[in-house]
Amino acid sequence: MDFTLRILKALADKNRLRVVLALEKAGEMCACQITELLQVRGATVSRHCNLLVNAGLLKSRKEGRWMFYSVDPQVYTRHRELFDWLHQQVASCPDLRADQEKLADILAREPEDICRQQRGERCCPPNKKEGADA
Amino acid sequence: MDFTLRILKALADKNRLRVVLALEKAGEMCACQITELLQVRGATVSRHCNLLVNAGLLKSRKEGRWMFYSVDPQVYTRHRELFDWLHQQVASCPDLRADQEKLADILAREPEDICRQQRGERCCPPNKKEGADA
DNA sequence: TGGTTATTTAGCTTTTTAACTAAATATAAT
DNA sequence: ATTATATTTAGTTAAAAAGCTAAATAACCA
Repeated sequence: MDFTLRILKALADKNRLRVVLALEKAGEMCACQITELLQVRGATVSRHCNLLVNAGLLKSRKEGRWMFYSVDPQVYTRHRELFDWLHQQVASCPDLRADQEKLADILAREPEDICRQQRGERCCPPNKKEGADA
Repeated sequence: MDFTLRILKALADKNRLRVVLALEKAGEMCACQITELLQVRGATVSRHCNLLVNAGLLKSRKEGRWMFYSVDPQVYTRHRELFDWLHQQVASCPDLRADQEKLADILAREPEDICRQQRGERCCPPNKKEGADA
């Protein structure tokens, strides 16, 4: 298929769009931080991020065991109009702006801490247990 | 879901993207002309066009039995950046530009003629029969 | 009225895609 | 070396989506 379509398909998914917008704010995030934002399994995040890399939107950097993702800076020169449009849209979309707040919390924490929590509690939404660890 | 995503999903399909780009060139096309361009069943065209209308990208006009579609002019003021980007992309995409030539042929013919042919030959790609009608 | 025609709707099949779990990989720490 | 840990790959399942056929609408024609 074709480049244009690959980019459109890459962005036409709620979670992937959230990743791109979060990375624009954050600059760079490790896989576990993205996992924390989306609240899906790490494997799912990995697949999404790879798809975004293949579409040419993200680039990745490996540091030890951590994988860092960021928006490829070339994207802004090559696809400026598209991103200008995106930003306008986000500005008028409460749903996506909610992420920006959650993002601040995530960035404030150490990645290691996030991983520890993800390991220990195995995520969260349905089972809100408390008396764990020990 | 959300407006931004609805637009992205609407455009993230090859045939729907072709429709939008063709309509930009043509101004307005009837369903049977779009059917001719895409070489899929009329029912499929109908579904695609409706999806594009629901995403706010197209508007439709009924004239007798014919259904005409066109790009909603408001789109250009509301989503100018997105379309600017699209046009840049198309310029460097031979695959999509091929359509523009086919489009010229289609626009040169009477819609009634196109319908007659679609009725008579029931499309074409696999079975290249000739000695039909009688 | 009855027939023809352009489009749409309904129902089905196939393909694609997003998510999960479990196993594999790669790196770090002991 | 062995163990632990962050991410990825493989394989499965379930839901979404694209296409088709056939039947239903809606509009025109005779």
